[in-house]
Amino acid sequence: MRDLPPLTELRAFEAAARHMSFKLAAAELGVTPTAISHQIKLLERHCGQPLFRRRPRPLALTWAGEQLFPVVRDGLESFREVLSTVRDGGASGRLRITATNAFAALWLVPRLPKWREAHPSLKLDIVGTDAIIDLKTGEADVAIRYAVKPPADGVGSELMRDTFHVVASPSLVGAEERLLSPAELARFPLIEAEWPPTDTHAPNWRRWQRAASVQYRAVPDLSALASLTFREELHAIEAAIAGHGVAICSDVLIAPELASGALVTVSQITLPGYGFYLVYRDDHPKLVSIKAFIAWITLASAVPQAPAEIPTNTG
Amino acid sequence: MRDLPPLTELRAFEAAARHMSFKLAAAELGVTPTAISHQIKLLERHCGQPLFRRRPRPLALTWAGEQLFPVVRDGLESFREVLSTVRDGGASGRLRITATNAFAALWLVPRLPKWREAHPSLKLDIVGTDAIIDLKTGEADVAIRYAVKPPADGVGSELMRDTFHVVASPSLVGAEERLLSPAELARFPLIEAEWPPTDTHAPNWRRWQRAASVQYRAVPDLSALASLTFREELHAIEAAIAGHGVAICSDVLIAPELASGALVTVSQITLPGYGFYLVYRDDHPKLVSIKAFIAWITLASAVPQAPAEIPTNTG
DNA sequence: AAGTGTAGATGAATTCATTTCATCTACACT
DNA sequence: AGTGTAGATGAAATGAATTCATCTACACTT
Repeated sequence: MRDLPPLTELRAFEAAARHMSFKLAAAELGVTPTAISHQIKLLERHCGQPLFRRRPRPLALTWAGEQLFPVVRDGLESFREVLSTVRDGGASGRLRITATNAFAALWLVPRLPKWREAHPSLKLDIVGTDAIIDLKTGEADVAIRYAVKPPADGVGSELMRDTFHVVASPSLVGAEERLLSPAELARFPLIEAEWPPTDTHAPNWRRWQRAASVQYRAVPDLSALASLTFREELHAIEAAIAGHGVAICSDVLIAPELASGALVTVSQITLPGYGFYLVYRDDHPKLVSIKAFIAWITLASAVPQAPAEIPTNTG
Repeated sequence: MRDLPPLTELRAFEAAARHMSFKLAAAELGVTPTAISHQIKLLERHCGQPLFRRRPRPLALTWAGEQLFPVVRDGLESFREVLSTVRDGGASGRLRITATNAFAALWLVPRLPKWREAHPSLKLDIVGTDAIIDLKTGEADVAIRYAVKPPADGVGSELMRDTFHVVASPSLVGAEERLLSPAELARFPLIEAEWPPTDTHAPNWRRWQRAASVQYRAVPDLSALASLTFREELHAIEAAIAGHGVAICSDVLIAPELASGALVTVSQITLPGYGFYLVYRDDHPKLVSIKAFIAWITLASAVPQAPAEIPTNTG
């Protein structure tokens, strides 16, 4: 005996159980009530016991019917939903873009007005997360990943790379731009974002100190002195803008602030960052839209961003 | 267009996706690989896009296929499981009995050796819970409910009723059995179990006090004096046995202790309790086993329980 | 009590979805 | 170049699903 009966039987049963009526189930499925009666009879034979109590009216589910109904109903409903998603997969005029929190907030979202000008009918849903979303799940159409090397779960291309600079607010270090020695830096609160513990090449104070040791004979243990560590790179940047300390920041993320003077570099020693990679699946039903986005963001990354307005009050 | 394609197509797709092979899917389903090819072609037409990448080998799921596969796989698996449950519904040599915690622990479980003597091949799973399990869910085959009136979700019959007595350990009130006035009772810690706040007729000290006021002119506010309240009736009983105070307890649950002298009644004022009701569905596939259990427990309730051994050390 | 209407049951006949058969294609391997 | 394999395709065959015709068991009305 097959482990599953013909699924036609389950569909008939589910409709009849939902309506508590063979006649209404027949109407819904576009067959005669006789077809429903036959299908349910077959399913009851398969189960070895009745699924409905026919008399007295109205119909009622038996114990077996009660066990079966919610499972079949939920299963068929999940089929409908996913089939609808798949059918509409190429139709919806929206793309779901995932990017790291900081990149989404500081680089991508500020440029969305330009995107809208270029593509008014193609909406973007931006999902900021530092977690890696596997494109196979369908949770995102395009991913912008910050990584050491190109990702492997789709077509990947490098959008840009960044460089980490030591920066501070003029309110902290003075209006005139001047470079500070490591010993001078050590006098300020040092700000950095957290990186995965396994990332030994992270552009943080520890790595900067190693780089500084090449030029300076006596470099303080800046890593131990770092006193303001943020889970979100975004928050580290905000703290630096607010004048809370000296920070190591990605030039991609603080380009507007560097341009406006809200942040100034205070050391010529910089650290190469990683790459921003675009990833998508080339069998995606929205490939045309995805390629339009790829083209746009590639162009956008070649255009300097406007200087940031210097905020007069930071919350 | 129907909201669901023929489910034969989904079954073919799921098997092919699971095996990553039309040939192996065909073997599993007992058809030719051509049948699988046709079925999947039809499903792809329904979805408006391919579900498999055929070349290069091996087969791979497309984006649409990746969306569809886990949902269909899980749905079909849940169908298999519930159909198996329903098919085996009457075959399994076990009954699942649910009862209140106290009744299960103090009345039913102690009698299971007698049950095993009478029905060695019919295993019982006892589920102690003070929550009401709706028999429709199939989580229990028989319910023993403690309630004011017979339940309505199945065939119900009253097993027995109980009476609440004021009792204490001889270690607390002395070896000779004597009755205490309300004022004398108030000198001891008073123990009771919690009842639902909405149950205004609960057999607790508040209700006992109202009953006592009929015979005694000045009855202390025993409800306010009650200082040991337990979520579990079982624990209230254990505290009384341990000599921690005077308690109001169901005679059904402490029959062995009353018989052995581990607990003694210290007032002639008693409170009628509620009823213990047996409930089951008469369309249950295990009806024969259920009726055997009903017959046994009805007989067992007419037989006095052996006195409890007086424990020399209570933890 | 008789007549009427309704929902589900049943078996035979019909319809149509599923499957097989025969042949082809596109590789990978020798 | 020859061989083997897995999937593709269209026509034909098979069998599951459905309809048709009739029946049954009520509930309701007269």
